[in-house]
Parts: sequence; structure tokens; C-alpha cells
Amino acid sequence: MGKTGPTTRIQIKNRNAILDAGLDVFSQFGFRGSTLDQIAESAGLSKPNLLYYFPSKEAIHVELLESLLDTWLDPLRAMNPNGDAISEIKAYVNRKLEMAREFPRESRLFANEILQGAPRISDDLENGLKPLVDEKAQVIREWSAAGKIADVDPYHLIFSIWAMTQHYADFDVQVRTVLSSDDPFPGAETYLNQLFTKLLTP
Amino acid sequence: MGKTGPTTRIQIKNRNAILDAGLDVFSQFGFRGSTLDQIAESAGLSKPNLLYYFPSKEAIHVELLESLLDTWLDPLRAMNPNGDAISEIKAYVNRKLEMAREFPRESRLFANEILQGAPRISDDLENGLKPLVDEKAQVIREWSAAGKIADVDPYHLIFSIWAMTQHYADFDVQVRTVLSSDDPFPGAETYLNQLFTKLLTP
DNA sequence: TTTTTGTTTTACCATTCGGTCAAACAAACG
DNA sequence: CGTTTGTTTGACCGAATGGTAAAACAAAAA
Repeated sequence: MGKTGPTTRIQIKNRNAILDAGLDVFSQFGFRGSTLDQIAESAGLSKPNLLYYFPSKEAIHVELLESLLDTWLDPLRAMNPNGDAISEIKAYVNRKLEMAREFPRESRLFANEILQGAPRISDDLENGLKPLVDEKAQVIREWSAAGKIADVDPYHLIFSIWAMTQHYADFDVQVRTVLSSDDPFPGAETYLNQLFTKLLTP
Repeated sequence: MGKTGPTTRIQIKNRNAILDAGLDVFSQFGFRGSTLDQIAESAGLSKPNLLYYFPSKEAIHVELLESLLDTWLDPLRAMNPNGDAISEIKAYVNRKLEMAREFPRESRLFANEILQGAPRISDDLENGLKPLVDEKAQVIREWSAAGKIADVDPYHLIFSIWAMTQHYADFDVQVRTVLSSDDPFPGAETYLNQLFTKLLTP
């Protein structure tokens, strides 16, 4: 590779296989704990073949993280300033919980990166995540000021939504150990709806 | 070493230095992402000297995790079934938040291990954490039944306490990026007290 | 002081790691 | 068909990794 290739069907298929394998492995072992051999085997390719599609281990990781952060923020972007305040926030909570259930690997990949100090996406946090959070925090603050929701710190509200929803993906092993393998998500949804109803009702 | 040595002052000092260095390194890079050279350098020892005090990299990690899990559960153990229900739960929240502030490395070490599927402490989760959580969940359930707190799922209540408090240690980089480096803990304490007051008041 | 015990270092080893290279192979196209 | 382009592989490399062996060094006991 090297140039802007014509992108054949084989390339699309193999690149996707590699990214999927990388997501599997990186989300479980973190960047430094993952090996190219693991990823290659999981993708059904040889290591040199893998390096034919991506220039380095880090390139796979970066591509995963950047495409992830974007979709990760979609639920927050979708929060509508003109909608009903409590419904909007609760819908955001439910979308985040749904993502924790549907995309636990992505959640863990992100958690791994943040845990280690976000060495590879601190710029994206500053330039992508922070402005969006600031914008939505302002919306929440106005909802509070207008008496549509209780007076809560919008930033810590958002942190708590992230924490409680992602917890079910990131700490899955612990949750399932405590609950003896019951599916935690139905109970989580009920609990979180109860919690945010009580918190936000003025 | 090898036998149950006499435990000289040098041994105590160096073992503590190694454990502290191991906590630094493991909590940042995870088990597989950490190297003995990193730990040795951080402890101010040579690598063979480090291996004079611990038989292997894994031995350091296990010792850290096991001593950690114990103190990690102390705040939950301290929840008094005979105390005032809401005060007891809120005191638990505040103790957990205090631990996230005082011992962020321990929180991240634990998070790293759970994220990776708890390969080294799944037994301790089953035999140490689960029974304690079951016991305290029963206490909370009785508080609910007696009308002392609102009717909430005790397990998800505990999960939410873990998630929201540990979030400030584990996702420290993200939190500080969003808050522009303000100390997040005062705001977190206010927010969490507000949240649990509203949630738990019957 | 000699001996024993405890501690540290130097040199080393086998394995694994990320990554390269050139050649072999396959597919499409003329 | 032959040639070009795209794909895959086997062999390999230097660096880093976890860990070892043995000897040098230090401290205390005899």
C-alpha cells in the first residue's frame, strides 16, 4: 500500500476484519498489552499481511479510537435543546445504556485509553468532546434556570450519566459476578429511569 | 529469599518501595503493558534486585490486588444496618468518593484488572466481594421495606455508587479536560449528595 | 577476625515483540 | 497469452522482555 489505492473489495473486507480484530484485542488488553500476532490471528491473517493494510500497530489503534469517539458522542449530540427537558435527558441516558449493551468492546477500548491517561486522544478530548459537553452543559443550565428541571450541576450530571451507563460495559465481569450472571440491563434501565426522574423533577 | 525470612528493615523498606512503584506502573499501563524495568527504576532498584524480593512480575501484581480489594471494601463493610438508613448510604458514598480522591492509583489498578476480565482476582470477586454485596443488599432491601428509604434495587444502587465515585479516579483525564483542570471533587461531593438525597428520600 | 547471612550487581539467556524484505502467488487486463 | 497490479507468505532482524546464575559486596554474628 502507500498511495491512495483504488480500494478493492478485498481491501475493504480485510481492513474491516483487522479493525474488528483490533477492537477485540485492544479492548481486552489495552494498547501495550496487545500484540500484532493476536490481532492477526483473530483477523485470520498473517502478521505481514496485516501490516500490508496498516502501517503499524498504532495506526490500527488510532483509527479505532477516532472513529469510536465520533459515534460515542452521537447520543449527546442528539440531545435536543428544544425538546422536553426531562425527556431529553432520560432519552440520552437510555441511548447511552443501549450503547453500553450493544458496543461493550468500544466502551472498554475507550475506558482503557482514558485510564492510561489518553495518550493518543487527548487532542480529540480537548477539541471534540469538550466543546460539545460545554454546549450541552449550557443547554442543561438553561433548563435548570427555566425551572424545567431541578437545579443540578450540568457537568457532574453528564459525568454521572457516563459513569453509570458505561459501568455496565466496563465492569461487566464484576457486575455479572455480583448478579450471578443475570442480564443486568433490564434492571439497570429501570433503576436509571427511576434515579433520573427523581433527580431531575424540579 | 525463599524461606520465611526474618524480615529485616531493608526488606520492609524495599518491598514497600517495590509495591509502591508497582502500583504506579500497573495502574497506568495495566499488567501486560508494564515492565519490570519500569517498576525497578521507579523503585530505585536494579531489575535483578527487584526479583530478589519478589519471585515474578505477577507476584507483585497479585499482592497489590489482594491487599487492595480488602481495603477497597472497607467503606461498604462499615455501612451500619442499625444506623439511619439515608445517612448510612450517603456516608458510604462520601467515603467512596474520598477513596477515589485519596487513592486514585488503587482505583485505576482495580479498574484495569476488571476491564481485562479480572483474570487474576475473579476468585476474590466471587468469594470476597459478592457475599459482602449480597449481605449489604439485603440490609438495603429491608430499609426499603421498612419505608426508611425509597424502593430501589439495592444491587443497582451499589453499582451506581461505585460507578459515580470511581469515575473521578478512573476517568480523571477526561473529567479534568472537560472541567479545564478545576478540582472536580468539591462539585462531585455536592452533586452526589443532592442526587442520593433525592433518590433515597421515600 | 573469621564466618555466616543478607543484599546488590554484572553478565547473560530464551522468548517475544513490532516491523522489514524479497520472493511467491493471484487477479485483472491488454 | 503476457504483463501489470494487487495480495500473501516465509524468513528474518534488532530491540525489549521476563527471568537466571554467579560472583561481589555489606552487615552482623561467632
